Amino acid sequence: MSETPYAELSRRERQIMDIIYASGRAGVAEVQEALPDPPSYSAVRALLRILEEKGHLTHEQEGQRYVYRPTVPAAEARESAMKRLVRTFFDGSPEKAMAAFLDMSAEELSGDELARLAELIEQARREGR
Amino acid sequence: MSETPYAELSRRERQIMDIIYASGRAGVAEVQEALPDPPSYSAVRALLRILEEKGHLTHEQEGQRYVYRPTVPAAEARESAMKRLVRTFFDGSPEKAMAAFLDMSAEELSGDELARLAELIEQARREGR
DNA sequence: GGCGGGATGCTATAATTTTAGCATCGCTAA
DNA sequence: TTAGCGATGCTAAAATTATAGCATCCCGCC
Repeated sequence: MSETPYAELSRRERQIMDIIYASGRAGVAEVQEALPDPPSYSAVRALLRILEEKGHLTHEQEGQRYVYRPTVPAAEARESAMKRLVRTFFDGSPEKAMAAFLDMSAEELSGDELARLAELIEQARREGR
Repeated sequence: MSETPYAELSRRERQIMDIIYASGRAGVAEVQEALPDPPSYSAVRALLRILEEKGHLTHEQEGQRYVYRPTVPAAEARESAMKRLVRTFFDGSPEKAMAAFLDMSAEELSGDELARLAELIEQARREGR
């Protein structure tokens, strides 16, 4: 149940959720700054309120201001997003997805990182027998 | 230029683009069926027309009907999507992303697939020195 | 005390998105 | 030929989304 209905969000709502997931938690001003083509402060607050009503966010008072956090844990949202990506662009195959990531970022991956990944794969192979 | 402005699309527009990317090309009826909570046929056609006007889709006549295709090649859109995912959920680190994919789908990856991935990583390590 | 800055609550309005309906066009079969 | 089916073109209207503005509240400071 509770599939994260990311697909049901409006444009601004999505943009905001992205920002908040990226930073973990954020206040109004932060969200506003991070928003492409930022609308007024009020507009941002309105959106945040709506997202809260819809159950995607909660806020807590921090000192004087509100700080917003996602309701759905990052891990869960992340997994939904990964699945969506795999379904949309990789024909449902996680292997293809991983290969594409590797291809895309081979240059920026350090030797260490590659080694760690290799190790993870090794591990999966051992367990998967 | 021409960052794929996925983030600028409206809710329905995104849903439609996802469907079309997933299937490569699609006619009106296909899109309609695949759409969550499908609206009327006319509504779908209107959206397709708008997406075409905005330059995201093209259509070609196939027999009697139109078949729509993305304007931006899948490879490019895919890369944008991957980057967005990495930025939003993995703190910009492709390594973390790959690790998460592995973790998520370890069970469904076959020995062969894992072997291929291992090989790709090996290759990257050799080249990256 | 009381003033200024920074935040929120609330409400109205503008703009966009989403949807449906009707007119048409081309093809096929009776 | 012409009736019917399956598409599209176009337009108007409903519904939702996006935005701004004003009132208010709390805090620190002169």
